[in-house]
This record gives sequence, C-alpha cells and structure tokens, in this order.
Amino acid sequence: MAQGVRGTRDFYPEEMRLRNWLFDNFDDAALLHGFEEYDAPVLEHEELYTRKQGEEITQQLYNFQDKGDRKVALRPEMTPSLARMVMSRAGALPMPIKWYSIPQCWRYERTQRGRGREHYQWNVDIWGTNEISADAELISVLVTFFEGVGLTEEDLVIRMSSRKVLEEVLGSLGIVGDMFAQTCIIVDKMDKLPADVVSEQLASLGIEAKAIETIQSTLGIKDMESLRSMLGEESPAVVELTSLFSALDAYGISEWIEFDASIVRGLAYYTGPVFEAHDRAGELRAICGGGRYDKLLSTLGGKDLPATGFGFGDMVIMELLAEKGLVPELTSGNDDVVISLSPELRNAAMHVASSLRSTGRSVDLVLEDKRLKWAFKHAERSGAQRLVMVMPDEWKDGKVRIKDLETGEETNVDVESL
RNA sequence: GCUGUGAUGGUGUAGAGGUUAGCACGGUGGGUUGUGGUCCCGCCGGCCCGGGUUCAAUUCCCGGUCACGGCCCCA
Repeated sequence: MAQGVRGTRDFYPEEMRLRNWLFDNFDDAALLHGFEEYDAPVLEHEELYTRKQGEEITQQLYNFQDKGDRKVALRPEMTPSLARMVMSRAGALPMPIKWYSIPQCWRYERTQRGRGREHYQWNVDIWGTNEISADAELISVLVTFFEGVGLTEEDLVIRMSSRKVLEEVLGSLGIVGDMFAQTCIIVDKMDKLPADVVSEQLASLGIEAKAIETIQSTLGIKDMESLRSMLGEESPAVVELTSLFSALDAYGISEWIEFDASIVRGLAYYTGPVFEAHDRAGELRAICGGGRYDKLLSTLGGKDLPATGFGFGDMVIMELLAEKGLVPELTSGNDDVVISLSPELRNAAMHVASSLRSTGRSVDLVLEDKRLKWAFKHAERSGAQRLVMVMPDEWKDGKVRIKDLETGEETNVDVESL
C-alpha cells in the first residue's frame, strides 16, 4: 500500500478544516496586532542551522545533499530564515518589523505523541527594537489567540523569566560567553532530568560544586520578591522583568503570567525575556515558547539587530483543545447542493449553479445522474443549508424547487430571481 | 539509539487452532416515501510479509516490515 513518509501527516478534508480553523485563529491574533505575514522556502542551506553550541536542534536536522552536492536541510525552525531575510534588507526595512508566518518545519527524530517529523509552527516576531513593550506585545498576541479558541487562564499558564537572571548569577560565578550558552542548554533540562544528572553535566563543563548549588537554587525561584532579594533592586534582570510585568498588567493579562526562573529555553541565541506556555494540568509538552534574541545576527555573520519572538506548534495545542472539548465541529461550508432530476436537465442545473455562484453562494453541483435520495444524504453530510432541485415540471415554468434542509421548508423559486 | 504494544473489508472494530470470519460506517441496487434526509432488505469488499510447530495456522512460535506509544531529547 502506498504510504506517506514516516512522521508526516495527511490532511483529509475533515482534518484540513480543523487546520484552517486553527490557522485562521493564528492569523486573526497576529493581524489584530498589526503584524504582516511573510514566508520563506522550506529548504535552506544546512549551514544556516549548524551552530556550534551543541543544541539538539542542529543534531536533528532533516538534511541531505542535492544533485549539485550542496548540503541542504528542511528548516527545523523559522527564525534563521527570518534572520536571513531581515539581514539582507536590514538597511531598507523600516523598523520595527512586526512579521508572522505559519511555516511547516521539519526535524529527523523519533516520533511521539504530539511530535511528528513535520509540524506547522506559528512564528510571531518583532525586530528592530529593544523596548520591553515589544516582548509584552507578543504575549498579548498569544493571549488573544488563546481567548480566540476559547482557552482561559484556568487552562494554561505562561511562565516567564529572563536569560539575564542566569547571566547575572553565572557571571558572578565567572561563567561567561560560550560557557554560558552551554550551561543554558543543560539548565533548560532541569525540569525533565533528575537533579543529579544535571549536576553531573554541569560538572563536566568544569563548573564547581558550589556554583552548581547556586545555579540550582536560583532556578527554583518562582516569585519576583525572592528574585529581588537575591539579585537586588538594581539588577538588570530585575529591572527588565519588573517593567515587563508592569506592561503585561497594563494589557490586563497578568493572570496568564507567572514568573519562573527555571524557564531558560534550549536555544543558545536567547538574550533577554524568555517564556513558555504550559497547560495548567502539566500533562502536555510546552505549547509554545519564545523570547528575546538580540545577538542572533552576529552569529550568522551580520550586524546585530534586537529581536524578540515566539514559535507555536500546531500539534500540542490541538491536543489541549481536544482535552478541553474546544475543537469545533466544522462542515464543508457549502451553501447549496444543486441536482437535476433528469439527465435532460443537467445543463439547466449548471446554469442554476452558475447563477447561485454569481451571488456569492458556494454551490456543490451534482455532476452525475444521482438519485434524490443520494442528494439528500450528500447534502446532509456536507452540512449544506439548501437542496436546489431542477425538476422537469418546475423548469418548464422557469422555476426550481428549493428545500431548506434545516427547517424542511420548501418553495418554488424563479430562476431569474436566484 | 533503547523499549513496549499492535497489525482482520476502503474506514473503525469483534473473534476462534478446524467458523459460511461477525458488526458499524462506506459503496452499490432496491423497498417505503412527495422522484425526498429517517427506516427496511439484497449485494460488494478483509485476516501485513516470510519461515516454523501442527493432520490443520488468519489464530500459536520466530524473523521482517509497518503503525502507535514510552525513554533519551526536543522545533
């Protein structure tokens, strides 16, 4: 039997309707905030993703060599492509840029629940400003989306911290630069791995036991008060987060947010606020994640531009929505089914369908000689509102019979007045 | 990379060492009906592949393939 590639999905119309519904909600939230859509190729040069920090994402590339022996990869995330686009027009684009996209992204890894080799990842980014209001605006986009699909702050929480927290703590311990990036990648696993495994990994980087202790206790902090008393009022991390939380308060979305120092994110390029959304029950993977990445361009050989953004996959959110009973029942969206009840009237039915279509109704014309029984069943299944019957007697009088499938009401209508 | 479970019409499933392999949806033909959604009847269509055990395997065993989970890890 013909099968698709492992870890990929087919979208039958039933599933495609849901996907479109989800994407429409992505679009709406972004457009409401004045973002513009962009796109880029799925295929990129492999080197766009081969950073040195040892991140998993670079090890899970779906890559190959093309016929010209070029090393290429299916994009595992959108940010590098976006960075490439921004970089090559950096002088020409009016800043700040507010762009979004819903790219299909790929990775080569073992498949699991909520995790295939391909997924769609809503990306929302703001480039060209280091104002904290940009980070707050992104959270507003997120919350607008959640509200749009019917989720509440009872269902999920956006946990937030800043890379600066770790940067300060590690900096005071003499851990800086490349070492800092590597530490972040390990520390990001804190929630998922036993403490001693993390300690071991940190120790193997050459970090002293006392420093490891400091790191672990810092990451356990779950409220701003404790952070303040640890780092002091003047600490850049505290100043940044305080002003961010104040902005989120002004948006009226504070109930969705919690400070959590253990949020670090596995990608090396983050520099400021970082966040993840999780279901409150804690049963699912992270729903989305993002943060500020002001230093990305220099790693790609360009001049840095401040940027902040998030990625939001289509799989985990659908699982959460299903669990909460928020997945809508969608039908084809057809308004009318048009059927001729005799072979001689098929051209007449085409004429009727065209007339209806010109008024903006979506019309499913029955293309074969089908029985009325079939047409009713078909119309019901597809969720059409009306069945339009082209029948010999009525057609002689220039009329068609229209049955409203919800009310059962039936009328003869002039073809001219359709 | 490690590991568990599974594989039965197009889809979703039931089942037993010897069965006409059952059911629902679907497709198709018909009955009822207003040429008419419900309802009723007929028909179409299936045991993943290879090897082994056995008088007999779709069923038990081994291997393969594929699927779905879990671990590692994570867009």
